[in-house]
Amino acid sequence: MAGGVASRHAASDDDGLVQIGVLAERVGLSLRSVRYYEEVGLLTPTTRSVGGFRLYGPEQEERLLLIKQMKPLGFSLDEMRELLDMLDDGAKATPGSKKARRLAVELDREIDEVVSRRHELEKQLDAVDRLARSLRTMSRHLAATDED
Amino acid sequence: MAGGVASRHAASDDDGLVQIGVLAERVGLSLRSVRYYEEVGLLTPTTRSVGGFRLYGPEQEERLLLIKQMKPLGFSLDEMRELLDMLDDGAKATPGSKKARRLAVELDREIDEVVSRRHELEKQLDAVDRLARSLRTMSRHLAATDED
DNA sequence: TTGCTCCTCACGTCACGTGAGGTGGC
DNA sequence: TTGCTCCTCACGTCACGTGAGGTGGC
Repeated sequence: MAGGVASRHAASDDDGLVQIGVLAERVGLSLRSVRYYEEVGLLTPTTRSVGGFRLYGPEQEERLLLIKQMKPLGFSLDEMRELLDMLDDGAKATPGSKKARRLAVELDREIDEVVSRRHELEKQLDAVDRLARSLRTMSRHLAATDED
Repeated sequence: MAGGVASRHAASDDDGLVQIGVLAERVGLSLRSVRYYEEVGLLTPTTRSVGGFRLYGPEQEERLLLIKQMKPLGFSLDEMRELLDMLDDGAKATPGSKKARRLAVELDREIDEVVSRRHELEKQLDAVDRLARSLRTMSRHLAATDED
């Protein structure tokens, strides 16, 4: 092991921990969003540096990525927290145990919700396609120079 | 023509005008949203009844539908107003005229924006699918009763 | 008169954006 | 010392939600 040295520009740590700037950049969210998610209990930093800087591990990055991916479905942050906490509970539970089976049932409900919202969104995308086509028609109509 | 009689429950008018409740129901938006769109100059009622009730014609319903369909793309109401007003201008302009050709150029830029946001959304939908699959895997793993 | 839909304030909420002023390590 | 990234308030914004109190036509 390389020991607890290094960290160029204090951007990343030997432990694989990263500052909020790196995390936000990687996932594609604003610093404000990440901090806000902490405010509402959706994403807690793994730890803090001596100077008070938030430091995040890979599990937090994974969690943040899930959050970002769920955004287009229009879940509230509270609903996302519910689902993500459920997943964390699931990771700790023994498969087949009573607790795990109860979790699976709840999880199935969440999955149904995800799928149904996904289908809604897909229908809306189809509507967007029709819109784009009619916009193109309109544009060609307007630009018509009578030379064809 | 049947003359200016009727209107059961004052819900619709002979002119094809409808009250806000009917409009909102048809398009699938809240009364508050429709009123808010008027506040920001995005959708003006065709007229008002004697009692002050908002009345909307088919063109307004069409416009509201476009607004609803653009929502998943994440345009701000101001950006939508820009596009919709552009379409209205286009409907009034003579095809091939200088004004119409300028409009067509602007419209093409808007179309590019719509298409690029649409593709972004599609990529996010793919991510959602992967998410749903891993949720299902997790659920089956938890529910495993060792009996298969 | 009752019931329904509508009306206008106006304050609340959610998910952040945006400075303001300050700290901390190369 | 300069430059960069980070910090904590705290107020602003966007797109509505949600009553509060009142009106209007079958």
